[in-house]
Amino acid sequence: MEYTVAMREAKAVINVKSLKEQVYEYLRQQFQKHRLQPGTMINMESTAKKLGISKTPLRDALLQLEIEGFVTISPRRGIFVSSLPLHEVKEFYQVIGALENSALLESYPKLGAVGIKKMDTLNRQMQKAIERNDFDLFYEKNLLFHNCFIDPCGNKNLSRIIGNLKKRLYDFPRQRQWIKEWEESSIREHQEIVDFLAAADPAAAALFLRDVHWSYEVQEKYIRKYYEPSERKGV
Amino acid sequence: MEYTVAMREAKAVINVKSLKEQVYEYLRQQFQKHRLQPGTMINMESTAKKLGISKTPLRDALLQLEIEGFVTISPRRGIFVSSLPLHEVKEFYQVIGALENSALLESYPKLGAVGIKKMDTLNRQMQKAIERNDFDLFYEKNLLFHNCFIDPCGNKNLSRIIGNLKKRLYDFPRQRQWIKEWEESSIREHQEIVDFLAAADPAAAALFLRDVHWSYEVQEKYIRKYYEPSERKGV
DNA sequence: CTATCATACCTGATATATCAGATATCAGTT
DNA sequence: AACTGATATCTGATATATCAGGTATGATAG
Repeated sequence: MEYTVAMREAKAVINVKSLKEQVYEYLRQQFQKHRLQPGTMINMESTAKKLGISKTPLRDALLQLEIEGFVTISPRRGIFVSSLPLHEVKEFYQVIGALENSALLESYPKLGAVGIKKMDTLNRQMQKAIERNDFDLFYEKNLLFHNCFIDPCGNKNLSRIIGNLKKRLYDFPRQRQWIKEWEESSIREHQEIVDFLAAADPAAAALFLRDVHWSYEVQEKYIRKYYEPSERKGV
Repeated sequence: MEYTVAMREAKAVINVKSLKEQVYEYLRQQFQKHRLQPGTMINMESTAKKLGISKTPLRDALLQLEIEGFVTISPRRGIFVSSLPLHEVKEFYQVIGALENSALLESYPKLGAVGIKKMDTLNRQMQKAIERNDFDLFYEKNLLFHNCFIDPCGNKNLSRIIGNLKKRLYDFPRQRQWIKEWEESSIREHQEIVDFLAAADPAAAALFLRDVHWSYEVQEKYIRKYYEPSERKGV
């Protein structure tokens, strides 16, 4: 596990965040940067020493990460980075599909032409990102596309639940090669959704979102390619 | 805050649960028994002393309860029992409605006549519980009714999300008087769902479940009576 | 009387020490 | 060689001490 000195330097300014929060965010970044691979062990003693803090806030952060599913704490044996098995990907797809379907139906009266246009614009930006092989930008715009109808829903709990599930979906497997075909398929699906909305048919859009875009069965060949633990490439 | 000696006596047998887990469950029971009212402060020093443990496992348990929404930790100021405002009840209703709708559609092929009969039976038991003014039994059967189509779905994450939201819905306001009219209305709605399923129309059942049974707007007059902080009765 | 500053107190956050269960290793017996 | 028990080590869990931010109270100046 590699560390930066960012954690220590942060102590030089007025901290408005508790150590626990800082450690939590640091560890979340480690997940995003794929420095924490599924199965690897996080040693509290050495980690706390390297971060220059006591074990207490580290433990606090790890307890939160356990509740969120990122790590598994085996008492007195070790703390391990969780894996993301396919059946759990499937469960996440079902939950997100149901909730985004509901969010879109709820948001539709508030979207208007401006909101639909924004979704269209974001989808075009996703297309451009693919052409430039800029997959980080693709995913950023992808999240923003979905947030166009999640945020106006105004349901913080719904947003929180979806957000947590997406963190797990997107952080864990990103060491894998992007599947360009999947990204292009996503863009076409987004366009279908936009077209339904532009044609004033939110019910069709919400159904397509749930039963195609967030359907494990429809997306299965891509999901397997992306999440299945076979012939790992070296990082 | 009152305590039993159950926590201390538990130390006399072989503990397979960590202190943190035991404290967590103890505090959850306090919520269920309405010993912890919204707004009240939980003092860590005195609580730990009364439980006969150090502050560390108590803090661990409280961190989990905060993530689950039961308490709010104001750093260095105090830990307070959360309230459940109406807008959050509304958010929970939307999330649960969307997820149970999805679960019912997924479970239907596995339900069969046996599963539908079981739901019918549980609903009749709910009716009997109302006639006997046994509201604890009513709620137990109510949860089991819904679990008839949540469990066969086999989606642990979906169950966990719904379960956590229901804990908040059911634990917080139970000091209030039962609304018999609402319970009887719920039983009629359950019967509608059972009838749709018996008529091999899962889509209608799932829609009714989401858009009537878990509709905040439809249930609003009962929800307000039950959750609105007006003319509190002494405990 | 009001405003400002200093001090005391309260509370959760963090650091450090110790404990306790799980696992690995070693020694003795059959 | 296989089995059993003892011991050592590892690791997270817990206990205790101390810290640090927030609030209340008292003293002083204008």
